[in-house]
Amino acid sequence: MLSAEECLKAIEIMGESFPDAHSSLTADTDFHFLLAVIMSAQTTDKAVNLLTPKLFETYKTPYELAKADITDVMSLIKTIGLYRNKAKYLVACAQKIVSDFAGIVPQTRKELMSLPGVGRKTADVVLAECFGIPALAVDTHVTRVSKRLRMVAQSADVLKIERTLMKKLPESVWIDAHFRMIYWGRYQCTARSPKCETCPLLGICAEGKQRVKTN
DNA sequence: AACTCGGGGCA
DNA sequence: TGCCCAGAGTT
Repeated sequence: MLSAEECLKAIEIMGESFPDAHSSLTADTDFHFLLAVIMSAQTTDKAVNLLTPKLFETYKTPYELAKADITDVMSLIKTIGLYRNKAKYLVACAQKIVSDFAGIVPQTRKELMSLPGVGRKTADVVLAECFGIPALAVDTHVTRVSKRLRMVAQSADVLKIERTLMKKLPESVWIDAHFRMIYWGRYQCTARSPKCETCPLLGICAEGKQRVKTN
């Protein structure tokens, strides 16, 4: 397993390749950003950004979306995957924000996760990106990259990965670490054919060395 | 722990 | 074309 110092070093090296790693979802309000993150599950940010302007213009606040017809929302987002579930989540989410949180997007992980369609990853992204609250969202990219680098145990589940990374990395880099690992996973350490031969992290990557050796 | 939803991205 | 995903909820 990589030491805390090696983990931080890896994050810094990722930052040299992707200094501007950030969420590519666009939204004008906390509420709209939350909707965008919910919709982005198992789908590309690009696909989400294509349809959010119309959606956000139609439903400006939780109060308006709470009264919406599900089928209307479905038709507005049907170009992305899982759109039937997501349309239900979006409306139910708006209804709960109105009924339980006075129309304001809550700012704690527990409260965010109580919203329909909001799991741990979505909650952490909203905390970090929307409110600037330190959080380290673990998605499949972060899972793959941190396991290949041996930042976490191979057997670790999402919760264990989050806790291990938060313990090893200083709070000040949690948000950057999340987005750098996402970029790393998307462009360098891809799922099917990682670019190990040209990887700046090859020197400290157990799996990378193994892959280079066997190829 | 396994299953479902579903169009997108990539081989 | 076919296969695997930039998750969350349910059972």
